[in-house]
Amino acid sequence: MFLEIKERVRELLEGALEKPIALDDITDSSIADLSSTIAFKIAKEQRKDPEIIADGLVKRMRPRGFIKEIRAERGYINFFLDYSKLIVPALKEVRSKKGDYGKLKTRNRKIILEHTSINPSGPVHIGRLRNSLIGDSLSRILRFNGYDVETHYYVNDVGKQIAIIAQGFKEGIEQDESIIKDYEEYKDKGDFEVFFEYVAANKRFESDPDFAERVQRLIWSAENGDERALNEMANVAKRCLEGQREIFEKLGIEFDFFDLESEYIKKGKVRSVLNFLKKSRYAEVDESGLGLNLKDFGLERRTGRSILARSDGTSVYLARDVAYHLEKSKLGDRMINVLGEDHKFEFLELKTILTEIYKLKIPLDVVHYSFVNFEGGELSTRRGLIAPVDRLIDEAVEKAEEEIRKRKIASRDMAPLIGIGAIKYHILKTTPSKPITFRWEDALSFDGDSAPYIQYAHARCCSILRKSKTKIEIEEIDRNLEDDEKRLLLKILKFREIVDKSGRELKPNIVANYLYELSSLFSKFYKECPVLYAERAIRDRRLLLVDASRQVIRNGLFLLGIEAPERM
RNA sequence: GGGCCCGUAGCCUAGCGUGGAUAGGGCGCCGGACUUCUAAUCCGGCAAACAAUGGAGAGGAAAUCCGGAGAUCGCGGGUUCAAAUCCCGCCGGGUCCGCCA
Repeated sequence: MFLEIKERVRELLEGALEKPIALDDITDSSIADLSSTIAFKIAKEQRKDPEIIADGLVKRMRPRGFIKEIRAERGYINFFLDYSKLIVPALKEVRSKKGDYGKLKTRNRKIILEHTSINPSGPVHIGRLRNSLIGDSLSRILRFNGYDVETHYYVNDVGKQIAIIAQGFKEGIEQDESIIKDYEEYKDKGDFEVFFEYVAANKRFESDPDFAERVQRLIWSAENGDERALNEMANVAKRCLEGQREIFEKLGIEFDFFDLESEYIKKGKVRSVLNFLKKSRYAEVDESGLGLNLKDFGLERRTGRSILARSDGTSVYLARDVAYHLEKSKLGDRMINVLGEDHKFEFLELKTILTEIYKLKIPLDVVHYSFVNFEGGELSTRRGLIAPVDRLIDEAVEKAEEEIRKRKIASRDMAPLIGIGAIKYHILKTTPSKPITFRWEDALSFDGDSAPYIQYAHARCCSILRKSKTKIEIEEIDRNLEDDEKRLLLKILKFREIVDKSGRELKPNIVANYLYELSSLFSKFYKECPVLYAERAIRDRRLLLVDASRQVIRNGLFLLGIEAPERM
């Protein structure tokens, strides 16, 4: 509805100007409901005073419909809305669409969204969590934008790391007790078991060339379709994945497909990629193996070539990634990957091979996010230093339980929903390109710009609505809104635009920031405007505003994968 | 060495693609707001002890709200009536340029 209003404003301006203007020439403003700086631009072209131009334009516009007043102020053209006309249709829309409020209509376009794709060599750690949360939220946001979204998790179950671990298990390499002790409470989880073995076997791999040789033979056998070798490695991956999946279940993150790399090898997909690329004019083969020279595309490695296969013929990740993306490209109309910024170069190589050599038509986009630094020291998987999400969740839930005990309001079983919500929001609220330093204190903060604040606003809405049992006659409400109500309503109207923007820019933080602002406006409204004790026509209007706020907060939290509790 | 990303109060963050009004927020800090309670402790009070009252304190759909202090928008230059935003140069941090994924 906000977009329609903007459209009307555009029509008015275009009528006065007698030429078309962009929708972006109409912006939000702290002074008016909508504003335009078009007069400055015209002033520049015509070398005239912008204030005079703005005055002239305003004189040629007649407010109508939802627009009540138009004023020229210091060169700006300010538009003020007629909330008394707006309130009923706006509230009706929210009321009728409910969980679909803000949702765009189906586009019949399918997006293949790959995210998380953690190597099955250990637990999910906090850095990787950013990937999962951005990915999961994007899948929700894009679905809300009318796309058909399929989420894929790529399981690299035949890589070198997995071979090291599989060989380690086979030879019974002993795990380091002191590391196990550090993660005592999780030691029976598959991902931790695999991680312990990884640390031990990797130490052996680096110090014992014979062991390294046996690992390389395992990789070779697996890649040449040796079922036993493939299964040895796939089993390690499976064991690890089971542990990882527990975490995603706790986080409420679902994947449509887990794509096993071993399957692509079994089907010979990697082999055919190597055969095809060998014939490309960018191919270069020497004693070190098969590579591509992508210099023409500005992708020059130090060795001059991007390696696809080792000299013994076994593929490296790039070749397998190409095979994987060729398969994925058959499934939809657009591919999106969520990747750390450390993968920017490889992603460009991959994309270049797909679009320039394979001439792939469907778009391949990427969301790169910056690193999560961890407060208090270096993390190193190889040395057994990790910050597992298991621990993060446990700490968050514990903290939530403590808060609940202190306040004696909510029931204890609210703790996971609040604790996990806090973590998710904390990571999602920052724009992906910005590096984050993870601090327990900030992540577990329940004050201010945090999920519990937003959840609390939602719970308050629910509480008010629970207490009012009367039927509301929407047509009979009083239509003279207080300023706090106007600001709240305007914010509610902008939700659709927010959904659209975050989907186009692939940035969940836009939704997160919006929700905080909305919740904050609701809190102010609630403070200033008594709801249940107001006289009927006003009370009903405010009840409807409360209900609309509740609905939009709920829909927004859903887009972030955060639950909206009805009581806290 | 080259490419990409980041730099906004003590700390964290929005805004930057499309230049416009006093650079929005949050944490922390200082001050204030409605209401309930008075078991322990402290202050005040008393010759002393006890009680009452007051304050501190504890709580709350208050996980809230309001006010205040706090910013050379990394630095320097340029374009412009107007720069956090665009251009050039620099500084600091991250990241990549692997027969690891």
